[in-house]
Amino acid sequence: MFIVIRLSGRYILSMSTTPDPSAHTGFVRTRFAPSPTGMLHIGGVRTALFSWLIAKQTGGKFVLRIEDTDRARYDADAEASIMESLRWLGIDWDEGPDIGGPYAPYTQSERLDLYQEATKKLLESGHAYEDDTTPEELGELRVAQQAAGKPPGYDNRGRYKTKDEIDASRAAGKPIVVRFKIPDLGKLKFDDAVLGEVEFDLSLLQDFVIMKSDGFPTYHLAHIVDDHQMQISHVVRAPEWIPSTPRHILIHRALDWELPVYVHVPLILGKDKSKLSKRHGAASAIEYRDQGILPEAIFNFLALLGWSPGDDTEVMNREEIVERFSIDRVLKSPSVFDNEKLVWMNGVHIRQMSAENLLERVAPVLERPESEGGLPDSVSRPVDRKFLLRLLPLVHERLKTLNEATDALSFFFMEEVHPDVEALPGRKSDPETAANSLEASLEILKTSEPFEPEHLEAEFRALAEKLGLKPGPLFTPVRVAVTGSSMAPPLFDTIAAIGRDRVVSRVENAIQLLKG
RNA sequence: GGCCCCUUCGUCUAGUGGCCCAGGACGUGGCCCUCUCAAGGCCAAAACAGGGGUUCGACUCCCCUAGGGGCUACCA
Repeated sequence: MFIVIRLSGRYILSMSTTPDPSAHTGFVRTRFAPSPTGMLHIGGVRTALFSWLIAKQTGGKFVLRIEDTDRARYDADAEASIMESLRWLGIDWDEGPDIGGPYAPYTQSERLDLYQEATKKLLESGHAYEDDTTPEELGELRVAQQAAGKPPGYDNRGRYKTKDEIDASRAAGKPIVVRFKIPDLGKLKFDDAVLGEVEFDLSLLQDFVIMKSDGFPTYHLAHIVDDHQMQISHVVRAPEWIPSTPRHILIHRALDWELPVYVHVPLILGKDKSKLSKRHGAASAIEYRDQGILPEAIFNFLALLGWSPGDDTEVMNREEIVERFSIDRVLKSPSVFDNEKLVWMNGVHIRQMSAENLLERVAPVLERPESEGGLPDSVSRPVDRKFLLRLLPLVHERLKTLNEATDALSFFFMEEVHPDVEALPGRKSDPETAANSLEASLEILKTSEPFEPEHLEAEFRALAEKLGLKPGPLFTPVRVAVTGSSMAPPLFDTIAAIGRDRVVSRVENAIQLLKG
């Protein structure tokens, strides 16, 4: 019964839609509209990212709106935490609850009059009706339907109630909701920017609640009123909204509002291919930050989940992604979040940054309390930036996360280290040889002048030859003695950076350990 | 159960009827480099879910099956 025509890349219901001139600016406006119910999930971040990209790429506007119509799940800290996540990632908004904008307020609980107005319109035009069916009655209905082997769902009983009945219920204090009446119009088709054409059978839908008994609208009504009033051109959202899109289109039609372009982005799955959730480990954006992942790495990685630029390019910065992104290349299929590839990409981004930039990122990590992954508490804060800048080239290409900097650098800052006696000789030597090597090394370390990498290395290589040893068996005990670990940056740069006094005393300690 | 969406190496993906006995990346294995660890270089194993069509020719188009996921609330 619907006549569907294609108009500027989207299908609209020609029977009922008269484009609202004020809503037709031709300007791209997208939004991210999270519910403040907890931490911003990585899947939500990806949705926000795609939405943001679509706006930024065309020079459009990106709006942040808080959808807090669910009082039961409301979390007072969530809004700030969501904004913190987005800011950290560089997903900034042109209008939002904190900065306002031409369509303020941007928080749904402050916009109730708009929803009431729309509800009134729908009631008056006969597209909606009041219903006094209680949650208990709905429960009974469900049980009966299941017992009869029928699909559960509201039976539209409210359609046949009289105004007197509703008034009586209201007077009796029964909860009243407003339901939208599903028209008997056969099939409904819509065009999604990523899915293409999708068709639904309206006869399978039941009349649904648009206004709850507490006076708050449901998502279905609220987001439409907001998106219309805020002149949102592209509704970018998660795929769980696909099945309810027909309802949304029906509301637009009843209100005589123009449809936005629907962009349902694919789901992100966990390693086990189920919807990403808490049990898949770090799932919130903030947790990745706390793990030492760079925002540019997450940004890059997430952009590549469900989208690719079309060639083999993978490592991109913000600007390149904004420039190359296109809805046309967004995939329909869900993708698994591969943490290992994220960590690899994080390493790539770390290697690409300047030492000065890395310094800014690493210093706060090192300065955290020891219990939170920082340097040992015995090391005084703030750390010496100049010294740190000298050290960074030694570990720069070895870091895959910022947090690894602590282990990679702590021995440079500590007074003494505590090597494992077993580890001192290394795999290819023995304690006696190691002790002798260290004794011999001590002479060089005490006297070598200048105390610089190149000179030290030349002396040590000469020593190895003199002792009839390969470099490994000589260098390893020294490395373990000086750094406390068998894995470390290039030995002579390390020795020079730590300084003669501490190096000599560490080697002496190691000799004592081997003899004791 | 019903409805909707999805299906190329383990994972992210390229591929829009012949360029593909399927390309890149992560991961894995090997080799090289090398004072350890990295980084880097080279090489290798690894996929078109299955079955029918359409076509001179299908990863690409159609149908069916299977599998996965989502939705089915006075939650979003």
